[in-house]
This record gives sequence, structure tokens and C-alpha cells, in this order.
Amino acid sequence: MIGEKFKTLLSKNNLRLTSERMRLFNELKDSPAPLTINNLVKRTSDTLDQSTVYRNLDLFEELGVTHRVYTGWKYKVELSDSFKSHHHHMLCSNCGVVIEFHESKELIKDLDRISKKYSFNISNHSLEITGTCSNCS
Amino acid sequence: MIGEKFKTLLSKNNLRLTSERMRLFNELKDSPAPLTINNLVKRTSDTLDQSTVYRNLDLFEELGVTHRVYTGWKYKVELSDSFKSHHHHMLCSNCGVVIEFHESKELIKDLDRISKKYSFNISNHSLEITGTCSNCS
DNA sequence: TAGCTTATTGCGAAAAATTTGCAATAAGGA
DNA sequence: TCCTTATTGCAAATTTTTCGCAATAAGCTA
Repeated sequence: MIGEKFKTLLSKNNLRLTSERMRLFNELKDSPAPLTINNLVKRTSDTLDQSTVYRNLDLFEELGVTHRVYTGWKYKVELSDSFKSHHHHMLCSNCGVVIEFHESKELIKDLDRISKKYSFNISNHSLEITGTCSNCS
Repeated sequence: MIGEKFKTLLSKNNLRLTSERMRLFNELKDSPAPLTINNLVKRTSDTLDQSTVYRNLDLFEELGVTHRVYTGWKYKVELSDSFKSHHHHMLCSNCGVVIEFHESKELIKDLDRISKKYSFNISNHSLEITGTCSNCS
């Protein structure tokens, strides 16, 4: 169960599992596409204060629960690889649809090559594509 | 000359070449790494008003003169491929250094494959890597 | 289960970032 | 050099994000 992992992570760090955190986590989990902070503030405004949203998003990021992706004009937040399988995005600049796709072995190899070439220890990477989807072009 | 291209682009769109725009463009051109909007506001505050910076960065983006890259916590602005050769970034999460690198043929092939698979017409892509640089690890 | 400790929340307000209206200025074509 | 109008600076409004603090509630302990 994905929620269990979240709960464990919190307690391991002496952090409390509050209904607010659960709400935010679920909001992210249930979203088919990354959300802006503003999206999250609005979606939860019935029960959560904006400061709670901000504080917890910072926390989530620190804990590695979420990461920010930059699709389009503003960055957005989504669950990170530990909670959702690693993937990348294609953003249609016409209709705004976001398509997720998984990376190829070739890309992984390529990253490995780059890592060696620059003696750079890669911990994370993001690949974001923009263009027009099949419907729009 | 790279500046010429910029000038031509402006006049083609019935936009005027002002000293403020030139200043902003040069600030971007001369920077070895992408800049945050705030960086630009501060760097030019001796002669440019913040609203001028914001308005022109929007314009630059629309014209395709710049694009936003997401390295680290906030997004940054840099000249786009037409004005600076296409490249990607590695950000050291320890010391903050940004290393540029050029993409491989393999990556291009891979993008092409993805494009076909999803019938997605790719106009742009970004690959951002984080980790630790050779000095820090 | 009740009590205790303290992490977390909501609230209100402050600070920072971004946008806007408008009069004054200056780019660039005639 | 003149004229038209895009662009700027200024000041103020909005929007976004942060912060201090008292009230609340999570979760450990007895």
C-alpha cells in the first residue's frame, strides 16, 4: 500500500501523520497530472489553510515525497519516484494535455555515459517534452 | 552576429529595439548560467524598472528568444537555442555549480522514437540532471 | 483510557513577487 | 525634423509566499 510508505516515512522522521498531510498526499496521489501549488491551495481550501499547504509541500519535498516538474510556464508538483513509478512528461502546448511516458534503456545508458564523462554523480534527472499531441497536430 | 538576429526578430514583429531590451538581452547573453527573474531585476535595477524587466521577459519568451529552465528549486531564464546552442544542465545540489552539456545522438534518436510512438510532434525538450559534481563527491 | 508533551495547525498580518493603468518618453518611419 | 505610437517609469494594486503565535491534536506513556 502506497499510503503506508508515506506514514512510515513520517514516523521515522518524528513527524506526525495529520489529516491535513494525508489530504494533501491523497490529492497528489489521485491527480492524473502534476499540480501547481495554486491548484493545491484551491483544491484543499475547504479544510486546509494556505500556510499549511505551503509548509507541507516544503516538507514533502525535503522528505523526497514529491518533486517539482517544470511543464509549461510554471512548475508543478507531483509524487516522486518512490511513490509513483519514474516517468517523464510530454506537454501539448495546444490543448495542455500531459502525457506520461517511461524512459528507455537507451536514455539510461546515455545518462550513465554522461555521468562518467563528467565524473558527475547523478541522483536525479528530468526530461520534459513540449510539442503538439496527436489530436492537435 | 548574435545581436543582429535579435534586432531583426524585433523589427519583424513591429517591436522596437530599445536600450532596455538590449540591456536585458546582453545580461542574458553574458551570463554563464541561467538567471532567475529576481537576478535580472536586481542586476538591471540601476537603469531598468522591474515592470520593464517582467514585461520584456514575457515578450522574450513569446518570441522564443528565451526559455525557462528548471534547475534546482526555482526556474531560471536563459537564451533559447536560436541564440545559444542547444544544451542541457547538470546542477550540483551541493555547491550549486551548473554544468552545461550537449546532447548525444542517442538521445536524439530516443526522442525520435518517442515522438513516433505517441504521434507527438516534439518542438522542444529539456533534460535536467541533479546530483553532485566531481569536486563535491 | 486519560494525561502529557510538543509537533502542527489556523489565523492574521507581513514580506516578496508579479501585474497593471496611465502619463511621459523615445524609436523609427515619413 | 516631425509624427505616430510602442515602450518605459512610476506608483499602486494583486497575487503569492512566509512568519509569529496561541490553540489544537497526534501519539507516546502510564
